[in-house]
Amino acid sequence: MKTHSESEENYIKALYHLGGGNAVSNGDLAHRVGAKGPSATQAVKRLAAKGLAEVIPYKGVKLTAEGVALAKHILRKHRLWETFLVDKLGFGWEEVHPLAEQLEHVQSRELVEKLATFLGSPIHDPHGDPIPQADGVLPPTMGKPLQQFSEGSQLRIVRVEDAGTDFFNQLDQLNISLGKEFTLLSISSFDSSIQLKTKEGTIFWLSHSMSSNLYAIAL
Amino acid sequence: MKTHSESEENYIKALYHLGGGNAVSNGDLAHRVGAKGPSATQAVKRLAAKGLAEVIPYKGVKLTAEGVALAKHILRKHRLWETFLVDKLGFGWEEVHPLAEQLEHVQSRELVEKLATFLGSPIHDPHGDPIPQADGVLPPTMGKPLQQFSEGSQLRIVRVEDAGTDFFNQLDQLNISLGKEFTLLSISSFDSSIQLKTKEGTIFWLSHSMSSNLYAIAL
DNA sequence: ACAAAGGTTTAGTTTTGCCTAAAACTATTT
DNA sequence: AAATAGTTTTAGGCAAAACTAAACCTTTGT
Repeated sequence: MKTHSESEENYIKALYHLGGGNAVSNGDLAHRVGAKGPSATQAVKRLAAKGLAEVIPYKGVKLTAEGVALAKHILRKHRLWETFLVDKLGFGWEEVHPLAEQLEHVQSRELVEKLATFLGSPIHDPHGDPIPQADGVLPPTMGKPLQQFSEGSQLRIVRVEDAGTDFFNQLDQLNISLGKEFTLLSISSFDSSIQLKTKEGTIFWLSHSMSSNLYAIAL
Repeated sequence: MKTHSESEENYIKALYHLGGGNAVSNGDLAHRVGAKGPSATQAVKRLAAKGLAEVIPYKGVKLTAEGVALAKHILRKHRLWETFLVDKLGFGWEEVHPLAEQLEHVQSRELVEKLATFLGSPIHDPHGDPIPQADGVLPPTMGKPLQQFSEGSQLRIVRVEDAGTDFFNQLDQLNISLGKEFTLLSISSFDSSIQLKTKEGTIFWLSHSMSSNLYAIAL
């Protein structure tokens, strides 16, 4: 198994996140990894030289099949570590992302698989995101945004988008967590805020920017 | 808390391993980190610039108090991760060193302390080596080499030196592990081999090179 | 169609960290 | 005291990965 630098892995991740197997613009890529344009140009050249990406100058970059496989494996590691940090070490879900970013760069297939087994071979991480399996299969992405439910629906929160610390703090304050169930009372036609009711009968409003990062399934 | 590159951490570890707080020669340092002389010279200059080491050209390098503290913290991480890998993930003790080398570079005091708690705040790692505590205190190093026991002693293996894969394989083959108890029957005056008897009555010889990496306490 | 705007690439610099080869220092031995 | 052996440092390169500034495509608007 070839070995990859952390920088390479970060670009691979970014390409996968932005485009899956499709082409991504240099600017978007640079922005995603937090670098400037020229750094991205250089980086994708290195990836192309290793057969992980295809570059069409001025047009875009996309991952090769090999690149996609690698990206999925990195994502697998990332999400397994997040699961470990939350389930086993007791971290809050808002804190684990930067730690998992460091842990995901540890290179050892055997470690990843032993970790997965230890965690009970989970298929979703603490944010509800699917964990790619060892064979590369990506479990289904769960839920749809709250906006898409009709008033009166019973629903369960199954996934939250990572929208920064403030977002997570707000969730904790509202006592919203994965698996929680609500009744959607109404959706404001003015600003798209959403009114929810808990099982205990508490009623509250969620701004559009909050609710658009929450995904649920109907009960 | 300042951040340190992996390379820096490796040199810090090496300095601590070779000299504790005492001076170490450039050559020894280079050899320990697997680099050539000039690389070590450069590296210690970087460390000195950060106040982690003191260099006297042509004479030697030693860690400052701050450097020692950092070294202990890295060692703490390393040994906690080894404990995790063996106790929780089921790795064999011979496999964990290179993995812990990668994991120890993850930077997060909180992670280290949560990991320690999760593991039950161990003070010895799977090889019996002491794990520096959060406050920097180093638990006692257990045991003495088998040679130092007198014939007829009852003893318990409490620590093994990391002497490479072959060594560990041999241990596994002989069914020797931490906590195992033996009676020392005799020590050859010819080649210093040692004859041991298990509780079950099995008798076998250990070469000097094997036994000198095993440490025990009297029962 | 052409020129401005915007995004992309090239060119050249910086930092970290490694290397080899050569110079410099220390220590030992005669 | 001088030569030599051994170690250490300096000097000069190289690669990865980031940056700025400048040059270069593409697209878009009139």
